[in-house]
Amino acid sequence: MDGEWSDGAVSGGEQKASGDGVSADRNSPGSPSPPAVPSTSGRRRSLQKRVVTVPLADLNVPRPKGVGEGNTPTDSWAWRKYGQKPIKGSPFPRAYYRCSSSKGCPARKQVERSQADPDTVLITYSYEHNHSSTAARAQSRPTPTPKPSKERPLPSPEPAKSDGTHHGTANVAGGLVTASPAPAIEVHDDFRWLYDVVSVTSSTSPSEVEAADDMLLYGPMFFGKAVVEVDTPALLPDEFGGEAVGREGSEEDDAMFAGLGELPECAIVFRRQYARDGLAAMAGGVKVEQPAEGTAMT
DNA sequence: CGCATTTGACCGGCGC
DNA sequence: GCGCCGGTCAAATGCG
Repeated sequence: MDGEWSDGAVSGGEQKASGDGVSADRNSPGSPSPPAVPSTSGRRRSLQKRVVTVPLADLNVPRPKGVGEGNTPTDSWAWRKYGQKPIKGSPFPRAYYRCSSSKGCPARKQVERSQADPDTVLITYSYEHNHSSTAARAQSRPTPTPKPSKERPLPSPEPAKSDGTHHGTANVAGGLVTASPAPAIEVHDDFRWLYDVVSVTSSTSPSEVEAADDMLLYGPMFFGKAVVEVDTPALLPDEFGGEAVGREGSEEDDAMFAGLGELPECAIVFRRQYARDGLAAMAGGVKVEQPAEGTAMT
């Protein structure tokens, strides 16, 4: 399971490849917050999700205080945890976050450790932000250090072997990483830090454009060594689920909590083209190396 | 005092 | 039709 582990990772997102997805809206008696989900008569799976795979090692790196702590996103949005549940088939629980930057922001995020690779965290983004990242932080509290109390150095069995685990895509292994390996997160302002490279594994769906668009929405986030999976509901291959299951119970609870506790959100979906122009633009001149395969933009 | 996080319970949807 | 799982909401507690 080390090969294109990114594949197996996705499986983690879809448990039984069915009742999963994200409940578009519960309409529960009293839930005044029906996400701006398009009631496309579609079930929950109609939801558009972006699965971001982030090597735990990246999250494990000693980041400066007030940055990606606990759940403070290295991105420009503030997330508030509203729930956590153990997922069947996964030794790790799944945490649910909502965008607290804006009250009406339907943006949601699910964070869970990859069962296939406990060293990796899967972040599933759902819905889009109703506001701009900048405005979000500006109008709402920057939330420098939310809850360092739960900050954990990650006592997982694997300290930081960020090398032989999630290099399946060639993002890191490819040597595209131009910046420092771990302390790449300088995070001084908003997009001062950033990145190395992100491998965008766009599924067979033409979501490429969307990916680019999403990037604007999910915006300026830390570009660590993360694998972004832009997938469209119902398009997820079942093959993933197969191998994904079977490792359950291989990790300690501590480990899983550790991962959840360090929600990175240091991943982002972006298109290579965009990565080239848009990124550089918004990054303020930051160069973004692209994976060999990503250079297909020609 | 306010905000965020955590835990439990309830509801909805999907699969069998 | 029943059972199971996932997801969300609500309430309480803790910390800043």
